[in-house]
Amino acid sequence: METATSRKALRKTLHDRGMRMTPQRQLVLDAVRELEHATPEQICQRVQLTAPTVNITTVYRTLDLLDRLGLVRHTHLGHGAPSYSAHEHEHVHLVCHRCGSVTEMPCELMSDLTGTLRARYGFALDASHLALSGACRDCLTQENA
Amino acid sequence: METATSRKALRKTLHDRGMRMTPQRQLVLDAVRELEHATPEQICQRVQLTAPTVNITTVYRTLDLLDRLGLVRHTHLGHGAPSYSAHEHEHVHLVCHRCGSVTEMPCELMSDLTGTLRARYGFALDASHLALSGACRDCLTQENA
DNA sequence: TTCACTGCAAAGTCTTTGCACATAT
DNA sequence: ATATGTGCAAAGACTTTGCAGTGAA
Repeated sequence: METATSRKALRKTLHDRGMRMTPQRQLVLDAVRELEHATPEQICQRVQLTAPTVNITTVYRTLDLLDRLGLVRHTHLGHGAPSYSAHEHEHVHLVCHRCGSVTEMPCELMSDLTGTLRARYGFALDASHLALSGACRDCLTQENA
Repeated sequence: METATSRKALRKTLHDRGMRMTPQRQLVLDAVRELEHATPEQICQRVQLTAPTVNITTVYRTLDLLDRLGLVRHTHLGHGAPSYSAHEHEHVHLVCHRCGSVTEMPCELMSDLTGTLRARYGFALDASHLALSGACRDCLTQENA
């Protein structure tokens, strides 16, 4: 069972650093994994389906914690709130700055660039949850119509 | 003189769309060009050195306008306020998610990726003011120490 | 003269902080 | 038992909106 595994793993990760396992932390991590690309607000609503008293403050604090533990990642896709995903879910976002649509692509397509940046700038690109902005196919078609 | 040229060009761009040339608009554009990577707050402070009564609301509205006109660009480098640069100043930002440092690199290094994205996804990458996150050389060195 | 633009104040969105209470260990 | 974690309320950072008055064309 995935949830049981995940619970034990989370507990260990926390305990190794002198932190405590709580229902809130488990619920937030579960919500991120279930939703993908969710904002703190959306994650909070999801958690509140199960535990209505969980406060959005706790969601913010927990997302921050999980991010530092490397269990989730966040990206700023556009203007508003950031988007959180589980670490396992690796991908690059193609964000259209005209219509706002978001397409996903495998991050393997970034490997050449990753190598170049490492060689020339000593910079280790994190391509696992990246946002690239530009114009999508539909908007380009419309423009030329 | 660059300023005079710029003033005429801005006036024409605005008039072509039924908009008006104002001192505020010129000052905001000048400030973006002089500062590079500036937040709305910083741009406002710069403008207020010359014209102390200019309001931050006007700065926000003007930045939005100049962005839509293609004269400036903005990027979300991290958590806080966005960073504005003049359109001529093309580059990619390498943002370190550990120490927060920002390195610039020429966007020509993105051309292979740009071609791939266009061919496979019909997506026209805008590499002119992009932010890539990862770990910088110094942080990597420190990590292995 | 006329309507786009500005300044001001107020509100809106997203996030953090302080503190007393609860609870995992 | 103890000190980490939580909920609540309040404040903070950043941005937008409404409106009356100003000024570019």
